[in-house]
Amino acid sequence: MADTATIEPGRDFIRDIVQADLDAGRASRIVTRFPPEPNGFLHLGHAKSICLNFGVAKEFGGQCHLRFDDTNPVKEEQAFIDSIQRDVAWLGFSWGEHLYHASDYFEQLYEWAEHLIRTGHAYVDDTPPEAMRAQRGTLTEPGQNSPFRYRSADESLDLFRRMRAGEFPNGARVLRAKIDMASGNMNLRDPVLYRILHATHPRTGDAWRIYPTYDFAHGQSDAIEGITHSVCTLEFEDHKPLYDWLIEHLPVPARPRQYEFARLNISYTVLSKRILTTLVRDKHVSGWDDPRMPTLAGIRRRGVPAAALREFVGRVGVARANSVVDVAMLDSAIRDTLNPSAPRRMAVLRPLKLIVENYPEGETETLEAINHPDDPAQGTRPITFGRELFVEQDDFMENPPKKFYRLSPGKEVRLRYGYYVTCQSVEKDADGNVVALRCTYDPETRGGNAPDGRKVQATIHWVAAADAVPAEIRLYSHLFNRPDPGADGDVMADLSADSLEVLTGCLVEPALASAPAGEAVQFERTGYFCADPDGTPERPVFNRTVGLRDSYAKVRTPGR
RNA sequence: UGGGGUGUCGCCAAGCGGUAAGGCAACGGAUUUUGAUUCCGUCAUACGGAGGUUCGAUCCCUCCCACCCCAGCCA
Repeated sequence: MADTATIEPGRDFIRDIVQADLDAGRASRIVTRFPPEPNGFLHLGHAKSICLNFGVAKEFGGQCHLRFDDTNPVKEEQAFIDSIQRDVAWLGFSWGEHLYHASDYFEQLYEWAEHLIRTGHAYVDDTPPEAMRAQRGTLTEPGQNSPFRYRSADESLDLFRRMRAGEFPNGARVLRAKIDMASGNMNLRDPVLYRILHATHPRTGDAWRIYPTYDFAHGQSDAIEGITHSVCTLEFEDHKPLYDWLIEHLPVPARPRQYEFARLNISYTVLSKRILTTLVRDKHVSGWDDPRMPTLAGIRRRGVPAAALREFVGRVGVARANSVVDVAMLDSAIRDTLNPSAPRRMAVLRPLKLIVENYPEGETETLEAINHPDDPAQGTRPITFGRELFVEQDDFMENPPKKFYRLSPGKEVRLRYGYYVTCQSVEKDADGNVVALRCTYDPETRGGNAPDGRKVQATIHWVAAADAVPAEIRLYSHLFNRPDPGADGDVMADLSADSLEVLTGCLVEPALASAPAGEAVQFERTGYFCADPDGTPERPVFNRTVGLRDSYAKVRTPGR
């Protein structure tokens, strides 16, 4: 990939911190982690975190762990654990031996919880959830101490063990840290460390009846794994004092540090697991891998290569300011990644018959088409030319406006890698629709060059009726019809009605019939596409990955 | 009105006291058998606002304004 545009890895505040820690000897080897909760598919926001965590580790000669934050069995599934591993690997990163689960540490975490109780830093609270909420106070008023806060360590210990033994129903009691109910930071108002959950865990099965909360599990897991830089998103900033408090009050083997960066937002896109889950559940999309989804699985199926995502993430950068990246930046990264390598092919999305009147009936000939204009190594392929062809409906106008360079009555254009043809007349149906163009060709222009040096204003793509293959082509556009979906409250109300357009009468050149699913090709003058697994060699199906830039679109429809 | 953050070009984002990188978008122009690509060029006297310190401030101080996050036994 030509990467004059690629950002030099190594210049964002996280990397600055890492570099400084290395220089100052605060860390000898960098260890990061990517800690997804297996309750959904990974999306573009995760891609940013993955590239950051794995990227930093790689650049500084360290390692990055893949750790499942599986502390809430009611939401987590093995299927998600599998998809996450698939997606991280596809993105191009390797965790090597370092695949972990917070659940691997449940026994150790439990012991540390008892330690906190014994040292007077945690207590079992019998307060019901609603009452606890009321006692917590508000953003501007301090909370009230729970009456159980002063319970003896022995009593708490006994109760905590019985919680583990499964003696109590869900919600009956929790283990809480004893910190400060008057803190301005809500997370320090005696946060819950353990709750009773009679649920089967994807990995530990029914071994546990109590599960640690995120706050109690995350930092300690980091410490166990020797994570040096625990990088998370901004909303966890308020949790850092608690993260540090727990590390300080527990005999953990290491002292990890948390750093926060702004999560990724993209215009016309939603990156909320909750909403993505709803889209799948309510069948607004065909599944987690619907090509319109911002999930890695969806994007992959759409034909976007992992390298394009890495490029995109690199261009976006890492900072602490909330922002919304223009989706055009993603499209641009995709095109820039695909352009140098994607083989060129011809495909007619909306066919219009073109009859070459002066071409002998029943005959065809073979011409040679270049596979990539900037990469001769990709060679050439044979294409068939004949009397009956198909061109794009958009490439003809009976009454063309001033700047229309393509076909119109009396006008000559070049058929790519074919001949110059001139439109002599049109055939219409009873309703007056143009159903065929009657043209003549100049036999002297074989291959596309006129010996007399005359020029044409346009070169258009085409396929031969003789061997074109019928295909289905799926055109995707933004799932949402406004740059800030949900800004008015209801995200679903902003779902676009035409994010998917299925074209069934398409005709593609024979070379495309055998295109392997997922491999990018460029349909000349149209966009980048890839075969979808739904297709067959007899009737291939293509997904539009992204369209080509189209400056004519601006002439045609000024002002978007 | 509590605590924690953030404000640099339409959108991202560098900048770490010495006089505003880069990318995306946009707009010109050259090349072109993709109105693609490529290539040139234009695009912040200005860094949320007001004061102050300094020879000099986007970078330091003060005050103000705007926006984001936090009251799950979610992560």
